[in-house]
Amino acid sequence: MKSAIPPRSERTRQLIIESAAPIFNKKGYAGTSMSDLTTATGLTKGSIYGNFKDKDDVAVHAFQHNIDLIFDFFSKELKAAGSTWDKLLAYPRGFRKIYRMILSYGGCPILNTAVEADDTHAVLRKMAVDVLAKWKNSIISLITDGIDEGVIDPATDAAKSAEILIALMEGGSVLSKVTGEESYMLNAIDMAEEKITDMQRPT
Amino acid sequence: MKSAIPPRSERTRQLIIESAAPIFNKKGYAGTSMSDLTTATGLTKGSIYGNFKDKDDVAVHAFQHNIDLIFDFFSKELKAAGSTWDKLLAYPRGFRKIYRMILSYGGCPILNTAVEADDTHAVLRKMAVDVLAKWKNSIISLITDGIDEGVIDPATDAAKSAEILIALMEGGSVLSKVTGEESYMLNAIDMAEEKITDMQRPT
Amino acid sequence: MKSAIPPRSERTRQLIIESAAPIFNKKGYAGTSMSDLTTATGLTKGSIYGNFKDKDDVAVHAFQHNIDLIFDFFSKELKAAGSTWDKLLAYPRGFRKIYRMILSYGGCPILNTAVEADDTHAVLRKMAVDVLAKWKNSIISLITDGIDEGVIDPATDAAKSAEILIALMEGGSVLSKVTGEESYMLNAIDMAEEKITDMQRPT
Amino acid sequence: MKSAIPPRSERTRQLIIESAAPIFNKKGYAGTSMSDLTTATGLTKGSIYGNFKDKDDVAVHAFQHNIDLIFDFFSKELKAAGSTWDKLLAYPRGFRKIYRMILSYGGCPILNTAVEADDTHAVLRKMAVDVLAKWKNSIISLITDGIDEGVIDPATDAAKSAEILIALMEGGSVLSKVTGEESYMLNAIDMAEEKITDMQRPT
DNA sequence: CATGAATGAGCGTTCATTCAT
DNA sequence: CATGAATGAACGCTCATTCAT
Repeated sequence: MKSAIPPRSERTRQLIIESAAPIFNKKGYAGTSMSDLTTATGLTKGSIYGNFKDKDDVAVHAFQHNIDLIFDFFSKELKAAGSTWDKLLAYPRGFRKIYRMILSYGGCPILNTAVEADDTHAVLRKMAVDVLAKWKNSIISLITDGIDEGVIDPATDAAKSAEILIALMEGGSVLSKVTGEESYMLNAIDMAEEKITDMQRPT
Repeated sequence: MKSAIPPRSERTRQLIIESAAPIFNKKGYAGTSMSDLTTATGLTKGSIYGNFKDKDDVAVHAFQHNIDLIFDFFSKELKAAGSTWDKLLAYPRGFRKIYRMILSYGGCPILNTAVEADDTHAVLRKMAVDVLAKWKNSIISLITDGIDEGVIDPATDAAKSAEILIALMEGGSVLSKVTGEESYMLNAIDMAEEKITDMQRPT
Repeated sequence: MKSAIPPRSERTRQLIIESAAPIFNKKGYAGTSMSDLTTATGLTKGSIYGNFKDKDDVAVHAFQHNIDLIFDFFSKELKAAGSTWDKLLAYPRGFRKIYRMILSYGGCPILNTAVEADDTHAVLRKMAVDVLAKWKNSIISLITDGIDEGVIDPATDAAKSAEILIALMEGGSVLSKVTGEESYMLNAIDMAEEKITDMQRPT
Repeated sequence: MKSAIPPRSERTRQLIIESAAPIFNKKGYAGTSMSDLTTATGLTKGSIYGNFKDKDDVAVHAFQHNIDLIFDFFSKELKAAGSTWDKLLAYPRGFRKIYRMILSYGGCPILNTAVEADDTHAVLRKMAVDVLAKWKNSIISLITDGIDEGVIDPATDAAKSAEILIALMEGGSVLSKVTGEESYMLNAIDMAEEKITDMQRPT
């Protein structure tokens, strides 16, 4: 039984992506140069261009990698949560677990990309928009499930609540990032949890 | 009574600042070139360098200009509001008035700068942090005043509330900007107003 | 009365064009690098790009300069020639005067450009085609004039004769260039003159 | 009787040569990249470098291949021609048969190479010069033979006539190539045939 | 002050070539 | 032999900045 050693090229691609991901996240697309990537990877420009079409291509894969990191984390959190209720709370609670890591990583990649790309880079912007939609839909589904299960007040506006929760968490994260004060993030998380608690079906 | 036409040089500086401000806001510091500024102003590079030390210097003044625009607006809103209570509500209500303008301007300059500058540009980052502190203190003062006046529940955590309000408004604005959906901003504003309403002294 | 000193920029443009013209003619468009041009001019890349849009732009002006050199020469030769007959002969006789200069310049620019550009560079190709058409029309006009004046056999096919004369001179020049043997050019010139002589009206 | 399938390596070499030949002819030596050749052959760079020392080596063999194509064609034409006289006419007549193919192939390889290589590539230049000498000598021999046989005017300058015939055909071909007008080639061929007819021994 | 021509470093990208597998 | 990943120099071009006029 042959163990699955990925081919050399795949390892190089992965090295480039993983090295580039935090750099793009911190310095932005325009602020990151290909030389930054050769320095970080120890590879030559030719090698990077042998594995990716152009800078855009690296940025797209690096951003996707960052998205995957976040989604993998929350997927596990949701899976670990038992009830619909706990799954909904898994979002703010998950942020409480990893916000420090996110901050040291340069802030939330979705928000960083959203801010830089909205007026300058259509492809990255679309990726950010898509992942936000996915996130929002996930919250909406959970709220709907909760209503169906009778644990959430049927009067709850699922879409509105989802947008507010996302705004709180993204807003809190960027403010903590720039000010260096964790309280922004923590208070936003508290508010999000409170908001979820308020959705509870009145007895 | 001072009026006086500003000297020619001052007008040129102002032209550069006002032309540069929306460009930096949309394309970011790294993404904006001095050539972008000559194109926008119709001036030569020499002229810009005659009025500003370097690109940094222009960026700093452009950002300050953007901050001033926002603060001038909210200063008027607060002045127009009668009671402490109305002054507090002037923030979300003000956003409801100008969020469309902000979006077409490239999003909230404070947030845009916070995101780009946090890891790359200490001076701009500090400016963003300072203006956020000023904003937060303004909200804290209003809440404290409200408590003193007996209109706000003394149990209210002023600092925490301020941070949540800011997180909501900045979070809502960036999400509306990138997705193009106004609901993010509007729902965040609703939530902010509701949050303020909840501070009311229980009778 | 102000003497016409061209502005600095015009002089730089001219320096670049005149330096680039023989280089492009010898090494071709693809074979000439911008560094070749900085070396030849003593200027920096930035300076060249300040005066020309891109490499193409330099090449186009350099080629036009080469065309002008040739046309200026033949214009003078034609003007100096008295009769229509002598004007027609001015072409081969002109080549006899300057073929050495052409060879040391890298060969006939029209032919060089025609050969390189036909499958790779539409703009240069069109310029070469246009100048060839102009040359051909000039010969056709002279022959037609000669027929009208009664010095050239009216049975002469003007267009065909023009094309043959051009083919002879261009063919002779490229063969002399590559082989280093002047005889190719000289024999082609002889043939061209003989061909013209044969056009004479039979008495 | 030797037949035998050529070894695998020889077939790969041949594939590379045959694929590269028209590309070099159209885009020139400087304008053709090794990547162009991998695209055209479907092979890897390593494979090409396994069969040829470097780009130069491929170019030399590709050019030789192009020369061979032309010479094979004219060899057959000359063999098929009965008399010395017909053999001499086989050159213009051969061009009349294949000039369209030559044009669609990117023009006459001898001329193309002559033009590009004369100032930049000594090896290719020498090959072009050698093949021109061979061609010229072939014509000279035929004329000499014709004189010996009494069919050609002994006053004919064989070398001069040879150079003129070559100049006509090469000149005509390049002008037709660049302008897209067949008349240049056809008129040059007519002139060449007329020139040959004029060599006939006066009776 | 303003101009505009110039600089030199750096950009993203492609080149011909090599070499372990 | 062939592969494909890697190299490092060079490519065309743009950058922020300077300075004589």
